[in-house]
Amino acid sequence: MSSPQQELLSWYAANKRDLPWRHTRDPYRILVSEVMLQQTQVDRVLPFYQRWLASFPDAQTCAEAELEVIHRQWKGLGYPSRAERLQLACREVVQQRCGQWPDTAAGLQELPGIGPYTAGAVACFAFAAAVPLVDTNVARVYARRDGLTMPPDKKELWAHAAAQVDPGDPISYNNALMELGALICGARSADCGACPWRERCVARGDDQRQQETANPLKVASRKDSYGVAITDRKKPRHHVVLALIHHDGRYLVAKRPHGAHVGGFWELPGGKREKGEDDRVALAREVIEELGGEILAARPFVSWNHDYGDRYISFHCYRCRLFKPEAVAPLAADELQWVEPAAFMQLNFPPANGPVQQRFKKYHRL
DNA sequence: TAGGCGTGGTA
DNA sequence: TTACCAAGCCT
Repeated sequence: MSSPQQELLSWYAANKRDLPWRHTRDPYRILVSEVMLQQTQVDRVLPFYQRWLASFPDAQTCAEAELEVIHRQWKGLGYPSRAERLQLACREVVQQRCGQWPDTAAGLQELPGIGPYTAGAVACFAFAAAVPLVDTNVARVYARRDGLTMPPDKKELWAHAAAQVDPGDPISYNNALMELGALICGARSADCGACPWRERCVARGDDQRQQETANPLKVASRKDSYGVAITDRKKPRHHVVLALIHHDGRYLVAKRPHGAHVGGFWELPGGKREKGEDDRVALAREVIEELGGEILAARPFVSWNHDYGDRYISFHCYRCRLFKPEAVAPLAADELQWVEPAAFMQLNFPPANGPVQQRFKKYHRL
């Protein structure tokens, strides 16, 4: 079993587009491409990029150009203020820094027009820094693959990305992530069959989840009855994993202890993911704690978010097989039962768990 | 921090 | 057609 990073890099090696800014390490040329690519698709940028470099081959040429010439070269690409800020950044480097570009994301972000994404991109693509990049593509890919809680917290998203970067080849890894988002895992449609991460993706084949995660960086804010935005960024967010365990065509369900929250309802084994765990580690731990069992295999089944009002819960249900299914014990429940699919659909689950049965119905064509 | 900033392509 | 989307940043 290869690592997720290896899977992505192999796919990238075989499918990447041949783009001019991938053949240079010149920070000026990288920056020009990154600024042009802000909110602008690759195909539109290509002719402008070549013309720009023909007119302004280096930072000094750009810094010394008349503003009118700058605007003329940018005309038609959109967001002309980008061109002005690009020139300001070049001027600062040429005039204040003797032509030396900062080589860290933090240093680059001090320059005009360079925000967190662009700073990371130049640090990585020009200076091979193993830093995370989060653009619209990366946010979407991780939101889908890893079932991130929506709307995602920006800091958590960057931390998540930081934990994934391949330190051995950050340039290829970051390029590959964005390439995957642009070519396979699109906002409008996802070609899951062609995705190198299809086997480990939480949103694979889940239309609703794919829609919810189409653009994680631009989730419409909720408004109250007066049209005032409701800021709910501070709501606690929890991540819960559930095990849909099957054996001989039947499914394992547990009855919540009487007296507990929503006591008496049937539910799936599982619980809150703890710090430092990924979904599979959390699943394994919960199944040991609640059933005394060992998971053989777990595949993403369905994911959804539930807003309890005072907190978000992101649920992630996996279809699992156990090493010794006959040996399970109700360590945390009143009762365990193995039920046929038809009976599973009749069980009384807590309201927040509705999506499990919806997905189950579709899965078994009930 | 929500909204504004250009332009063109797609479903 | 309208609405959304496209390697974000600034105020």
